[in-house]
Amino acid sequence: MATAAGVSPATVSRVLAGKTVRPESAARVRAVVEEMGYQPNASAQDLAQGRTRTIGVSVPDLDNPYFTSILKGIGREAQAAGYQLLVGDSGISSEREVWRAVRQRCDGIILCAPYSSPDVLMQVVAQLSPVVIVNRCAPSVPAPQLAVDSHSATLELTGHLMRLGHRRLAYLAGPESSWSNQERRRAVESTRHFGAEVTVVPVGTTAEEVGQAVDQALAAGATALIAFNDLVAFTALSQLRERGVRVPDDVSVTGFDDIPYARLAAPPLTSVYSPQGALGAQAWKILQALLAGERTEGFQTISAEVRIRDSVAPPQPRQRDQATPR
Amino acid sequence: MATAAGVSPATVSRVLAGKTVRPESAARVRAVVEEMGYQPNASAQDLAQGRTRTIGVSVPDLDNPYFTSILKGIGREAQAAGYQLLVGDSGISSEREVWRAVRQRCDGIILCAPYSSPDVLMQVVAQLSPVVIVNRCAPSVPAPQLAVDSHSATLELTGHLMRLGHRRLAYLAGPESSWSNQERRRAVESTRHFGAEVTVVPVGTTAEEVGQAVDQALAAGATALIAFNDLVAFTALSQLRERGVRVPDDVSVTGFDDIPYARLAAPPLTSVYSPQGALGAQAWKILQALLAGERTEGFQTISAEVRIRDSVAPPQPRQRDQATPR
DNA sequence: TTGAAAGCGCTAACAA
DNA sequence: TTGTTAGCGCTTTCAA
Repeated sequence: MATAAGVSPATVSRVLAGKTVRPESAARVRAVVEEMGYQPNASAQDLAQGRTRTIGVSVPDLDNPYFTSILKGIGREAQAAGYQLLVGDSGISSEREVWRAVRQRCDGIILCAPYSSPDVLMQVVAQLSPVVIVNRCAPSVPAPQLAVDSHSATLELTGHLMRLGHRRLAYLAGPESSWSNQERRRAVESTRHFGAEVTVVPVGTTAEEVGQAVDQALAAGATALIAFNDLVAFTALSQLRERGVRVPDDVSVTGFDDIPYARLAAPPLTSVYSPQGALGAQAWKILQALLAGERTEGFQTISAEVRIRDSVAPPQPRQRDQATPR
Repeated sequence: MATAAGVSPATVSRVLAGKTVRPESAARVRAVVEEMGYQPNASAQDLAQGRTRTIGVSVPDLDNPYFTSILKGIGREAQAAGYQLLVGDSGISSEREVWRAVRQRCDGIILCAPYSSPDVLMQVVAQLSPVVIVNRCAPSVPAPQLAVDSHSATLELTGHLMRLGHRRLAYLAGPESSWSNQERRRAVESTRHFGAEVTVVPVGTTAEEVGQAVDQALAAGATALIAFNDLVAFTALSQLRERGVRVPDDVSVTGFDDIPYARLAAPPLTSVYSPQGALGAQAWKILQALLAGERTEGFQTISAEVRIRDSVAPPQPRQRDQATPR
């Protein structure tokens, strides 16, 4: 390449890096670059410069739109800043091994780690640094953390239900290890302080399990079902329909995340919008600051937004009898 | 690192590569590696070995579950084979620039390029090689290509509708540049050979636009709406509900992709299942063969599967009057 | 403004 | 089995 343009490798490097070079030389180099489609070897650049212009992102499941939306937010900012995205799916192999492998090839890493235990994070965070942790609050872990504030939004949601007249709420709980799930459950439970009766029913993953959970909730007299996320809410709607229980007449239903399908459901689903794109963008900003040498730490939060739709309504007085299945 | 273990760098390299080393030396090296949490520099390894053990994947939109499911399939296989995933979102910046940047840091690339023109692909494919193209058939482009066979599945779907008695079909068309959309449209249109009247109505992106498209289709007397994908189908269901048109009594509706929400819809949505995971896995296999030096080319296809649910039924004789909106 | 030279951290061929 | 040596392809001083 250098010889083809009649200059030294150093000059080629300078031209491509946009440093000051005599215009004629620069033009000649660029011509040859164009002509032979020259692409510098990234590994060599990385080695020489001691950085990769790549960041790692680990998500629990690439098949879950919630996490890939965060990924999109990160990617939008990072790509714009000239960084590449190295993605690891920690649901495929051992979480720690994925983190290690990803981190090895980049300048810093964002961990989307809603299910990881603080202990594990504690052990690896030094090795992975610089690192940003998303959707998992672990105060003892010395790394910046960022999450959606579903707690406040959940209180807003249950407050709304109470004002409509609901007194018996059921929370259809997601995975116990999920930090967001814990936050949401705790917030729903807090509604007891304001006179609500709260039943917490864990739902599994299958439609049948959700159906059983719904039965349990109705048997407990719940007039409003607060599902852990929109998928659970959709499944609950489907199960209620099968049982002939009307929504919102007989029971109100809400979800979390406000996926695009939420407003298309029958009835349109009340949900708590989770700004995943903004979450990802902010995670990138924090990591960028870390890469620039700034010492950031602590826990940041992004607001969620309650979006009321037709799947909630005031409870019917006669509801408890009607709603009991069978 | 080497000096700390009292051996040469070469021996450390050998131990970490699992080559034959005297057990005592190996143990000593491993102990020191463990102790100081040593991680080899990936850039240096890449440079020395002339490969990165990383593959690139470009998708049109990380926020679209269809593409991230393919990504999941690729990741499952690639991670298992010890490869990392470098992901580019070609919806963010210029497609070609994203491809170039991604390809520069890896050993090969998978292009999920349903909207890219064959001309553009033709121009870049040599630069990007080894490359696999997913969901875009461009016979003139000298690179292996892989796609879901929605054509056959669509014929199966319209055949089923015909057998139910439908004679007027409407295709709610997606983006004209999408290859899958073209395939599906062409297949629906082929149904004319078997006595169907086919109306093709482009839908935009907003719910209102889909609503207008639905109105058009109903005005043309369609008794079955074949939507480009499940999102369009969901939106159509929602719009029909608003208009008081019953599904499947007044009109049948079908989608493509069979996303998890399809069977949870009201009524459960008939859809054509698209095996995105398998598609991704197969794309990886082809790329892997390419990396191993095998000369693969040509166009491969993966079967889709029609999944009939309650959103389709025989047309009602009196339907044409009822179905016309307003 | 530019070339020569050193070095980034590793691997692989060669010798011992 | 292991150390020595020579690169891998680039960037970056340092001199000229």
